[in-house]
Amino acid sequence: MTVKAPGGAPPRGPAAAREIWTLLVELSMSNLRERFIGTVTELELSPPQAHALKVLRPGNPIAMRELADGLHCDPSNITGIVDRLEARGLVERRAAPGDRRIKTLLLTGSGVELRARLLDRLSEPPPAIAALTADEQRQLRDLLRRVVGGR
Amino acid sequence: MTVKAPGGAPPRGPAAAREIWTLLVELSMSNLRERFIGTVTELELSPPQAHALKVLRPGNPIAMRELADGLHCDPSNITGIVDRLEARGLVERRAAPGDRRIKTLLLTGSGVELRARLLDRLSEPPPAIAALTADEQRQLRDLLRRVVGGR
DNA sequence: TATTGTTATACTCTATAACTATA
DNA sequence: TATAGTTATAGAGTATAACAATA
Repeated sequence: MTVKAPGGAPPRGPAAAREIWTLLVELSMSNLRERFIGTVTELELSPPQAHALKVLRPGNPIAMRELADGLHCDPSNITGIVDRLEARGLVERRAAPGDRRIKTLLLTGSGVELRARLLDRLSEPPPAIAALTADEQRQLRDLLRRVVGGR
Repeated sequence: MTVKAPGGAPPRGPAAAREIWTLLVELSMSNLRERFIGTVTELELSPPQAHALKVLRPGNPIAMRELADGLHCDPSNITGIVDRLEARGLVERRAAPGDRRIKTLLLTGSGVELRARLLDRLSEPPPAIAALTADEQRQLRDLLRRVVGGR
């Protein structure tokens, strides 16, 4: 059921759309959130550190500034986040060729390894999805593709 | 494509299940996250404050301890979060009848109002969902119900 | 003894503003 | 002048440990 502000506008759109959204929010807040927090905690990463590891693809050095954009945060935060990743030997700062203001970030060997473990665990589907029949899975996949694509 | 750790186990389960999960994660990290951050920022709430407002249902006073459980965090954090909500006049601390150790939390009038605005905005489905046909929406809703229910 | 809420402490994330070294 | 990265600072969330009041 939908909560309304007293005197607020009535719900727009069909009820099914609202329930879909509510279900997606629930999923994100429970199942998905627990999985993410649990995984990064096991790997001794903070959420922004894990996010940074996802953005830093092996063999693709990027500037600090680009990482800030990827993490949707102010560049001043990146210094500390990268400091901690570098202290753990997961990332290296390198001088950029051509512009001496820029430092590029590169995953180390163990950075690449930890990133792979992280992505592998995060991409493991929960039992509730695996419990659907193959047909239902294809159906759900196609519908979600359209929702994610149609942004 | 799936990222594998060198020497790691191959992906379990059908590819569709993994893609579904990946799509749900993407949705959660982009569309859903932006909506949530944008909404709570507009209402001048922090994410935990917004979460607390969701847990504190009108007419249902709960103990600080229960709120800590609802927010999945240590009780010591609740003091500060409630301090700030109380300073804004959204919540009141009250003595609990029967056990003088316990303080119960109650939404004020403006707390109830802000909570309604928050939930109303968060439950508004994004265009990509509204763009599906009524049939597709019912299909997607039913599948998600099973995923969320089958936990 | 155990529980409720608080305080003290320490760490991380977050933004803003000022600084440096480059461009 | 403008940009990349850093530093300083302040506010908020997080956990652990210790505490007072109460059960």
